[in-house]
Amino acid sequence: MVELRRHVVGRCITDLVIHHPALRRRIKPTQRRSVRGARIVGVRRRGKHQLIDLDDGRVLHAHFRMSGDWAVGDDAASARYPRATIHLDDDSIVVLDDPRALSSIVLVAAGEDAIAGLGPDADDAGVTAAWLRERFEKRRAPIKVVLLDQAVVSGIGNIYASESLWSSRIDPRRPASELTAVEVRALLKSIREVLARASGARYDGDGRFQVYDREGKKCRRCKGTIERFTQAGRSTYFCSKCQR
DNA sequence: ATAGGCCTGGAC
DNA sequence: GTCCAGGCCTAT
Repeated sequence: MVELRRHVVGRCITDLVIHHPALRRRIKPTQRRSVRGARIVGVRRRGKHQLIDLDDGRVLHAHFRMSGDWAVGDDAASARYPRATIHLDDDSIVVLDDPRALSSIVLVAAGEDAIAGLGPDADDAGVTAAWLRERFEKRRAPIKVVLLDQAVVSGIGNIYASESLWSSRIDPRRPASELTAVEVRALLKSIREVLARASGARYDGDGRFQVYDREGKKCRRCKGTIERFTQAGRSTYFCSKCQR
């Protein structure tokens, strides 16, 4: 994101080309044409949402889903899975690169909040253990499910929800409202560590997880065995021996 | 609350 | 070849 900002802020968009039919459905030809000539005044990120602010108040809003990323500078032309290309007035390009092609890109009208309802990032200074516990207290759902709710904290995906809970030794089935202050503090610390370690790594990166995708294997911390079950339609991995 | 759809690389 | 996973939305 920082890299993207460096390349695009201050530049004018000369064209927006959509390569993938799924994205073409989401952003119409008239909209694509309408961004030509717009100047990029800022770049923001929240969770996996990418916001490119235009000088007319509109926002080009991309969501990376699980495998999207920007390819900028020298990497742009060699993106393996180009889904959309932003052409700039210095003749450079920025490519939305996404093997799974689940990423989305939309143009948000001026004055609209592109990420309304989205919670703050886990590393936002406003996200303290006390603040988080307040949010949790209102939720009876299992803590794993609440961690996946982007309206609470943005950017925690299924893999990192399991990883964070393992790291803080908390049973994913526990109602969020029942976590103690000490547990919430430990969990927040784990979330930040896990996300920090993950940032920069791609989906197909080194991928050495502590619990995720390790069903039936030995817990790396105790003599337990990693179990898998489903919560809200998603796989949860945990060790019932050391996660309480 | 749960199921199905989007999309495709990688694991059977 | 078939199935699954990821994040998130829509439909039942």
